[in-house]
Amino acid sequence: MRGPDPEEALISMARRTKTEAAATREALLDAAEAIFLERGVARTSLEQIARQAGMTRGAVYWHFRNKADLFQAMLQRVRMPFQELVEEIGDPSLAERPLEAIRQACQRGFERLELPRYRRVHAILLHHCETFAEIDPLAMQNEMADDALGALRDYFLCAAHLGQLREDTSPEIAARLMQAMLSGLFHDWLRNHERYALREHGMSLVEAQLRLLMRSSPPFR
Amino acid sequence: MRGPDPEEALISMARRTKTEAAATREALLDAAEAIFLERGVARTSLEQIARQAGMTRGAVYWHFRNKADLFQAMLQRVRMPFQELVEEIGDPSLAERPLEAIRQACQRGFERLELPRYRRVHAILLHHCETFAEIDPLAMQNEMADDALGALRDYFLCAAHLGQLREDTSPEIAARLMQAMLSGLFHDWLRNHERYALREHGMSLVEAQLRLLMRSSPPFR
DNA sequence: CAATTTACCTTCGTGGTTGTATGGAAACGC
DNA sequence: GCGTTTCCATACAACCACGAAGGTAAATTG
Repeated sequence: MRGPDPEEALISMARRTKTEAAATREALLDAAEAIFLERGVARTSLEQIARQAGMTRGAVYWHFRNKADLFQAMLQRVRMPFQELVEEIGDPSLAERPLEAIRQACQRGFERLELPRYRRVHAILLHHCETFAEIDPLAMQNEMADDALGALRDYFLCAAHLGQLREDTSPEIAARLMQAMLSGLFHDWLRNHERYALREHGMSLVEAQLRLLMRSSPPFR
Repeated sequence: MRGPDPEEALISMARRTKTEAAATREALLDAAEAIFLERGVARTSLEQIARQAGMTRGAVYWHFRNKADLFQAMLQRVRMPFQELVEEIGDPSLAERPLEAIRQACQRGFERLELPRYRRVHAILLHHCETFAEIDPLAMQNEMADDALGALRDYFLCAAHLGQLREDTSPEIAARLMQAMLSGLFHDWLRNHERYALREHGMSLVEAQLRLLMRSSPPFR
């Protein structure tokens, strides 16, 4: 059966230039993103990822220690959406308009999530991977939720002190309502992003909720 | 190597009585629930499930065609939480108090989700399984979300017609806000239910949101 | 109550995936 | 230009999960 052709020189792949190597690394991560999103993390083998990138498993095991390492590298190409929201809090021009700050932070978050790479990676993290090896997506989701809740709480506390919040709703409750709404919106949209545009849909919800939470006759804006 | 002892009677397990068989079936489903929740669906083998139930894989393959079949059987032991909410809409005593109907439906849903079996299965469905074989958890989640949104829309439309809804918020937006908030709450709570009790926490959110959506001076209640 | 079917479970064979070890060729430092 | 390092392909060994074959006793039928 085996026709061991002696002339069949095994074309062991040559060394690439540094930029080429970096490109294959990116290609591997792109391939992982695509297949993880399509078939789920658990059901995709490293072989499939390598083939999609035009490589073999050797390339994968050169650039990454294993599947978990590749997964983490894929995550590190994006930043968490609410990390921005937390960092945004330092903006001094919005210090006395916390509700407007929330609105803008949400808009930034939506725009970021609509970038294809961000959308894909977060969809994978939320809906297409189970806890596996040293990867615990639920812990990451908890961190994201806690960060968002903390930031929103600060904003709404500020708003309450400035008299911009309805008196019958505590800042804590307002923050939890907002965080749950945003969390649900993200989950729902990431399940099938073709249904609607996150920016328009999300902003209408955010603005409606903020309008509900505002004092009936706000001092300004 | 092979010491084929002719006396080594293979103790193939005998046939159980009907009730015993049903008990093993339930034990297998219980075991699946526990291990799916702990290690995720993809990373648990049928061997582990069988051992946890004190059986071997043969028992699994007798009662179920494969892993997907077992998974579906596990799902069918519970009903979707918002299925109740949808069915609840027919209650005539609440026909003219739709917001109160929503409140009660949410309370029912929370209580149901706090039952250990419901909680476990939904946690598995939302956070511990990827789309696999003919199982598509995302499609199920979409159905649940659509059902809930449809029911809420009906309620809020009714509320609007009765003049119980704030004029600056359309029934559509109110329904989407509520659905997103509930969805986020479910996801967050199912990630780690030890953090807080769903009923108290959830009801405070639901009541706060309904208060926000109510007309400032409601005709009644 | 005996023969036969059927339910229930154990054990074995196979394919696919992982990790590692080996090899080889071009790129880089000097 | 020469040795070293980088980058990737191939080969090999171990494992694990799946599915089916095989075997026994309860249930059923007459």
